[in-house]
Amino acid sequence: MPKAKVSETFILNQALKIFSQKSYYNATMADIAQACGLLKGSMYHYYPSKEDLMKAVIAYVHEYFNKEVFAHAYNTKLSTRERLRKMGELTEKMFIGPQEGCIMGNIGIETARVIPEFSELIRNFFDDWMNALTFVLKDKYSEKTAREVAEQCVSEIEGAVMMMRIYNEPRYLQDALKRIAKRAY
Amino acid sequence: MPKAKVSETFILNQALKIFSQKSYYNATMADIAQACGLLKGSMYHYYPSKEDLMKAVIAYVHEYFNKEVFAHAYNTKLSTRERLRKMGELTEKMFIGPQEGCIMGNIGIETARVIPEFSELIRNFFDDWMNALTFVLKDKYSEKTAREVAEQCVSEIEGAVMMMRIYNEPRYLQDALKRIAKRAY
Amino acid sequence: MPKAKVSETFILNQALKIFSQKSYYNATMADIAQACGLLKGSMYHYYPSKEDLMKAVIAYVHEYFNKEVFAHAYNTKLSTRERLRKMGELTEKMFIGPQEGCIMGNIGIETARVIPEFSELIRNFFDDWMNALTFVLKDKYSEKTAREVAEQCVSEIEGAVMMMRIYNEPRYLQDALKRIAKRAY
Amino acid sequence: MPKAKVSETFILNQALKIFSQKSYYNATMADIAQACGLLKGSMYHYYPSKEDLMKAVIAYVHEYFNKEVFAHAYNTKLSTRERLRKMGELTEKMFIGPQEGCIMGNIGIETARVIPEFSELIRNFFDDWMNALTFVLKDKYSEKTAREVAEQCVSEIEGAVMMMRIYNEPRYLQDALKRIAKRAY
DNA sequence: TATGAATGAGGCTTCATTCAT
DNA sequence: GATGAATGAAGCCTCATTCAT
Repeated sequence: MPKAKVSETFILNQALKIFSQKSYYNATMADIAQACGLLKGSMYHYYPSKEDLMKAVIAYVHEYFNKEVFAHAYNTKLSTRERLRKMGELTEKMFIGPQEGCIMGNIGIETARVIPEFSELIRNFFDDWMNALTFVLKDKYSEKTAREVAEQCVSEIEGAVMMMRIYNEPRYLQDALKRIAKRAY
Repeated sequence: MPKAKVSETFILNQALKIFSQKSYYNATMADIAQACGLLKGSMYHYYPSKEDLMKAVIAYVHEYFNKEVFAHAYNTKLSTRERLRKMGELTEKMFIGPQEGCIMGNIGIETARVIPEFSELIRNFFDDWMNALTFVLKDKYSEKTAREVAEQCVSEIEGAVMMMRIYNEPRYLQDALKRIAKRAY
Repeated sequence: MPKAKVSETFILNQALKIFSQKSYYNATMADIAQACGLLKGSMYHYYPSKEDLMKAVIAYVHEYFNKEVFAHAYNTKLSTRERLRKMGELTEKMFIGPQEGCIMGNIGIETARVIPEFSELIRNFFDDWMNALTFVLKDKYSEKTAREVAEQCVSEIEGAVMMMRIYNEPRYLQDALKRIAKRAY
Repeated sequence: MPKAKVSETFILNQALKIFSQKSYYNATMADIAQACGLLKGSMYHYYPSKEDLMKAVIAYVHEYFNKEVFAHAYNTKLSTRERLRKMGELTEKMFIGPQEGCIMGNIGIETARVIPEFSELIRNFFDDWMNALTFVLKDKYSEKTAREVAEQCVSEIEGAVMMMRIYNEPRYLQDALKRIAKRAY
């Protein structure tokens, strides 16, 4: 039995890239397989369907954000400002990288009325994001206001990422993050 | 000549609805035809291809916003506040109606790296929107600041519309518009 | 009731041109209608179907050759040589003109195994052609040989017309006609 | 990997047969697939499009003639007469077999004004044929005359094959080949 | 596990034909 | 007779998925 040619993480990263570039429906299993150096049929040894692969990508990205981005919100050893700065910095890095935008927003919009299972996973992601921001902002605002500001932050970032994608100009996200940083203190 | 079963405007509205619900790639010509009470093949009397139909929908929505929403920005008979209020109100109506979100953002994200012709048309839409807002905001801010605030407004609205779509809660857009209204004076 | 926009002969000539250029299956009723300055649907006032139109074109061309080309074979007022010369000259003119080759050969080959009705009509055309040539050549040869030479002439001309079409060089037909002229005396 | 249900050569032969019977535009991928015992979609594992399949068939036939028919022209161990006899015999066999005529001539005529890429490939075939005949005939004629006679031979054979197809009588080709054999010495 | 042949459903598009005006 | 909207069948092609090797 031949060994796995590629790691699961590698596949998830490649799939993330392709889904980000081409959207869900327009990306084919062959596209993703090719990006992995595999043939179409081989994908099915890793994931039983395109939908499952997409879910795995969503879970992978979600987990990554949880560990690498949102976790900073709960690191009470750092100052409020420092925590927000860190999260903003990492958010920028994530959304300007190979993901070319925010896959959660992209897939969320594309499949909102079509694949409810995706929507639920994606809502969980945004919930975690908003919870993390709310947690930090509670240092500064009332619980209620903190939540409102958190929602505003996420909306504004997602809108800016959209603009960034449509105009092909990272400036939109960078400006939004600067505004948020200013506003947050 | 037999009376047309449908008007061009009717087709554009139905196509808008279907594209909004299902996204571009997942919407089929048969879906749209059915929504129009026609057969698949009959669509091709009106538009020579799915891509052309999408472009016509984009143009239709753009024109509609120009006339019905953005135009208010230039109505100097009204006060700054009144003009912004009007635009916000109409924006809400547009994005909560049958469009179920903002088709410009949705299609823009989905096809950004795939169909550059769409992207260009969509950028033109956002340019007009931001220009209109900038024009109004110049009453209050410097030219430069006005433009920055306009970009922020559009980002925030688009982000909120995205959240609204993903969470299926109009509240996100309504909140964003309230924030913007407050901030703008 | 509006008058006919175009004459039947005009339609037949345009159809001949389009079928010659595009072949039978690849030519559409819309192509032919357009060449006539009509719309697709209007063709059906003249001919009940594409097949009937093709048959009418075949009959039209056949009749034309009968009257204008083959008839010379039976004009015993002229010398054998003169009759053959005349036929060759007219054949060249017909096949190099707007017909762009020999529609009988073209359609005959294309539909041989598919639309037997065409084949029959086309065989009638070639029969008339070979009969005419045989009639002339009987002045010089025995009945049997005359027929053989006639068959050879027609084969060679049709083959040359084919080469002319494929190489886009009238030379092939011209050379064949010269060879035949020489051989025939 | 599962054993292929069909070999590439088998597909080419079946496609040759179907294209020969039905012509290019009237033959469907489903027809060819069925002749191969495959489903329509499976054809696309072998050839990316109908046009590409047609090109492959043309190349296949060309190569076959090069190796099996034209090559005899250059076998100087045989006499002129013997070489011509061999070529004639094989030509007859090829054109009366499953090909049901000469696909090069058939497709050449049908697509001459529509798919220039085919025309070029087909011209290459006829060039090779005429070159081979010219090479043999140089034993007997001047270079110039040899080429003329070669062109005549090819025209006559193609015309006879056309007649054979239209009349459904192999006699036309057989007669032409006899005439050519006689004339060539 | 990797492959790649095969499937079958379905998508976009074309087109001969019909028919109401 | 002319139009052009509408039909519906069919054609090319794509693609998620299966499966034998």
